[in-house]
Amino acid sequence: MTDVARMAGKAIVGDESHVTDQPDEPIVTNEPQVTESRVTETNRERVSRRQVDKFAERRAQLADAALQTLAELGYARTSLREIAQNTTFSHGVLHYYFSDKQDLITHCVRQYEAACVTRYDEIVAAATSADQLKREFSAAMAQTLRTDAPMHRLWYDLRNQSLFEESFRSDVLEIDQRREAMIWSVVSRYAELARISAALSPAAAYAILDGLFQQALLHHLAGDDEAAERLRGNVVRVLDTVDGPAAP
Amino acid sequence: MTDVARMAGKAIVGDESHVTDQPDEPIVTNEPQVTESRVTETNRERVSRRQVDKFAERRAQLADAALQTLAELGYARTSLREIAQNTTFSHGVLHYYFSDKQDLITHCVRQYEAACVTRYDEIVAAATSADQLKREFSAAMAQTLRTDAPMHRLWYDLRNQSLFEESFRSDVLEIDQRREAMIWSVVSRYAELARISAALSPAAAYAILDGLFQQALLHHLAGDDEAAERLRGNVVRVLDTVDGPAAP
DNA sequence: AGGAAGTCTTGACGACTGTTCAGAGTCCGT
DNA sequence: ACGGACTCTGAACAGTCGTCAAGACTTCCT
Repeated sequence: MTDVARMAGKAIVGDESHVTDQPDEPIVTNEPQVTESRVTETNRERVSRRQVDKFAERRAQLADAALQTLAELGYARTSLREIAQNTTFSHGVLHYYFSDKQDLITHCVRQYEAACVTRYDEIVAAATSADQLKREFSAAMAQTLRTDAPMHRLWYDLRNQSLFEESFRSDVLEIDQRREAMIWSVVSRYAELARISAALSPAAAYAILDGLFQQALLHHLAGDDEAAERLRGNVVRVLDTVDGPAAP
Repeated sequence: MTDVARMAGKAIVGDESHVTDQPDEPIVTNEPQVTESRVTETNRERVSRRQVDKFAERRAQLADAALQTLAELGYARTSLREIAQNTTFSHGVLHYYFSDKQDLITHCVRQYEAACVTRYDEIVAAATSADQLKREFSAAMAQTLRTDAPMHRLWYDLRNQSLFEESFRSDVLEIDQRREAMIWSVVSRYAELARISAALSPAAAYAILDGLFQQALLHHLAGDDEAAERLRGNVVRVLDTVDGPAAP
């Protein structure tokens, strides 16, 4: 049945709780046939696994289209029909792969996170001097602003939604945590290379750099072509002052 | 006619352009009767002025109720009927005082700004030492977080909307400018009292402190009771490092 | 007191929303 | 090539939305 496929697909992504749906219709027993006989069991398992893969694949594909739509229109104005128009499917299919809109957007948020928080890892790993790290990281942030502005305004939009809708909050806080860790890996590595001790907490460092990025995003999207370059300069200046107030 | 009153009301607030509505119905000539005769003219002017005042007053009252609703529900989920339920009126009255939803929310944003950007003026004016200014400003920010969290999440929500909807952008940028000036008056005065030269641009100082506040807001609304206190500490630390990299 | 102008309510409208579902279409093991 | 499971469509649903207009109510000048 359809519900079995849904359950299997969801299990892969790790849908732990959220409201347990299927309010009225009696749920068919979950995969009872796998324990029937040896030969058919392995076959069915193989088939089932492949279908689950396809299921998860399409889920990801649809979530990606949803991310594009959300990045373009924002949370408030994104409808399921609009999302479907960014795909080759009709809007009904979204409810075949996601239990409801909330489920879809939650999946989107997690998919966004996976593609987002490893952005500066290579720069940190490759840096051999504080100066190099400072230059490359600030340049990378400016470049991110230039090329990924729509996706980032979506992130800020969703993070803001979590200030009103509690259902987003845990996911948002988790992603924010990872972004903080990402920034801290840069800052702490910088301090290490510069042989200084950072005077900032990881949270403060993240808040400061995120604030700079957000301001630059606003001005960049408002048509200010120099916003990215100013962001780069500000990031450099912040890194210049991360050493403690006392002498090194 | 109703339209005359609307125009008069709008003129007070300074509704300069935005889309010129009234697409089909022929517009009645604007106040043609004031040039008829001397005596009735002054009377009519007096009456008209009083009515305009009442009109503007109710507009402000309705915009205030709208602000409360927006702060509670967020932009995405605030409907005109919901706003009206926070008043003693029905939802139809909103279209008597505002041409459309956009007009209402724009008015809300401006009303918010008027009540917002003078928050730290007294502290700046009263401060006699850098240390006092630092202590009182950081404490005031923490207090703002504790008492005005809903209104501030609305501000961030609307600012984010402007990343998607161009119609908000000019108002948002203007308010952001004033917030920046407000922050800069604090930072520059601090540097003056401390006899140092600030190493930060006004924009960077604002972005950094705003980033700290926004992070604290997220955690505060997520139930973190120590968010305000941590914000205070972070603000103090930022002010401790505003002096230039070179020696004073 | 009469009546015009201003104010507000009420109900309706068309458009759009998320969601459901019957059924058509597709895939694939047998 | 049959048949069952999976996938997808498209219409229909019950709500909600912003907007509007007809009319009742109030206010206040003459």
